[in-house]
Amino acid sequence: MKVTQLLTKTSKTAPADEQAKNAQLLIKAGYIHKEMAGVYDYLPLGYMVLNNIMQVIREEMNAIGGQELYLSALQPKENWETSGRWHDDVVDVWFKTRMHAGEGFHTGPELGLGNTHEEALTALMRSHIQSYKDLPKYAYQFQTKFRNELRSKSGIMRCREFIMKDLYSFCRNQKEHDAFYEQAKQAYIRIFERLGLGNLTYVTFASGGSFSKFSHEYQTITDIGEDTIYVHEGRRIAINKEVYTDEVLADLGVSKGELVEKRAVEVGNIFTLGTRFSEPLNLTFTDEDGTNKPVIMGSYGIGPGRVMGTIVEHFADERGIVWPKEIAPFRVYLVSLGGSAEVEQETDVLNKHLTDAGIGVLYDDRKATSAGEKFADADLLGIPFRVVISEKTVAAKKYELKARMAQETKLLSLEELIRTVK
RNA sequence: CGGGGUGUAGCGCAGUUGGUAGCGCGCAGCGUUCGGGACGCUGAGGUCGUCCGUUCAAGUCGGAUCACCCCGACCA
Repeated sequence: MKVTQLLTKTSKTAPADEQAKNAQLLIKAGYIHKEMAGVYDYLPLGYMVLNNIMQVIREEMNAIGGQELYLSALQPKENWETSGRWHDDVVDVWFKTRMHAGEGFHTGPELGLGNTHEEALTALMRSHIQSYKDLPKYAYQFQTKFRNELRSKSGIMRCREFIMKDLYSFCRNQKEHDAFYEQAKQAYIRIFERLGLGNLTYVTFASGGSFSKFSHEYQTITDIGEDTIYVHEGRRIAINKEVYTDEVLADLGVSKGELVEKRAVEVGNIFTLGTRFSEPLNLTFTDEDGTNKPVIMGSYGIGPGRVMGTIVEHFADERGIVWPKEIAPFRVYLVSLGGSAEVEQETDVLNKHLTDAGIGVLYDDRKATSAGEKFADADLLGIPFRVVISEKTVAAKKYELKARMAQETKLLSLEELIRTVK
């Protein structure tokens, strides 16, 4: 991709109506656009990053048997009334509306924009689960959730409309559920490692609801986080403040002295649902002994946008964003300096070499733009590697490489360059 | 929803006791530059969030309303 063809531009100034670092940088760099409070558009670069994050999650969900589907955002109210979650007193983040009914407005059936999908999926799985032979099953999706938060804040960290990966497990009994739950827990750990947040993210014990003592949150340490957690560094676990009691400490076999209080953001959550939804919505199966039983369920969520915001918050420096390699929109920011025909030709050739080698390149082909401006954009955009071609490098028959976080540049041959950035 | 703050050009901002709006960045043209956000000249770009009111006259004063930010409460 050439910079001159890119849909978006960078800006020297951060928007005045954003306080959060993630939103300031992502808007400055042209990754996102703010539509209204808590509602953001993902522009091409931002969508590339989001997709890269989602791809990591997708691979790990597929690896534990997840099957991807896509449920509707519009939700009929019936299933939610059955589960007891339609009333605003129970769920206060609903966006609700009505369908048309012939003439006039607001006379048709009431419906809501889904804030989660337990009801929808549980109800529809009645068509596909009748026997113990149909279990277990694991379904997941990347889908837009709508939550009418009283106050959204922190840029893309807490939105009213956001994409969420939600997986739901359907198991025959508690034992089968527990085994999958553990697999999912490990998959989540792998996801955050691959996303570059591994050593900042803790499996955190949180309140579990009526079907298990705990749920598990994945909490990433960051100042902008809304949660307070108590970290046990040796065991790589943490306890959410909401369940920070003597009883829980005893349960987990840790003492207060071993724990450190930290601010963190919840980037994922896995939850045992038991029969909370299968019972009211009547998702049952016939077991081997001929009896009907409710399916045992679990839910497993990650917010890719929130993960993206967390990554910006954590890695950014005074010059801009710093993307981990696996989720950067491009691997290399290619700069040609000087504007001579020879340099430009060399840059075109290198662009082709890198692209042919499967390396994503953002080629800064702007003519009358100063070196400083190109370097500043490379830094702001957070592309992991910057490669410069100039009269000097052409004369030396080498390529100049600088990693985003490095102080020094290196002169490398083509082979060395490709090996390093790949 | 309580408290505090802000709405003026694409972005960041200034605008005095009311007198028909400026600066920087960015943008367009020409020229000079070209290794850390270059420079000169010329030019385009605004119903001052919206509505109502006061006044001969409102960006400026009064009221209402909408939006946005921050703190708090809330967040399965």
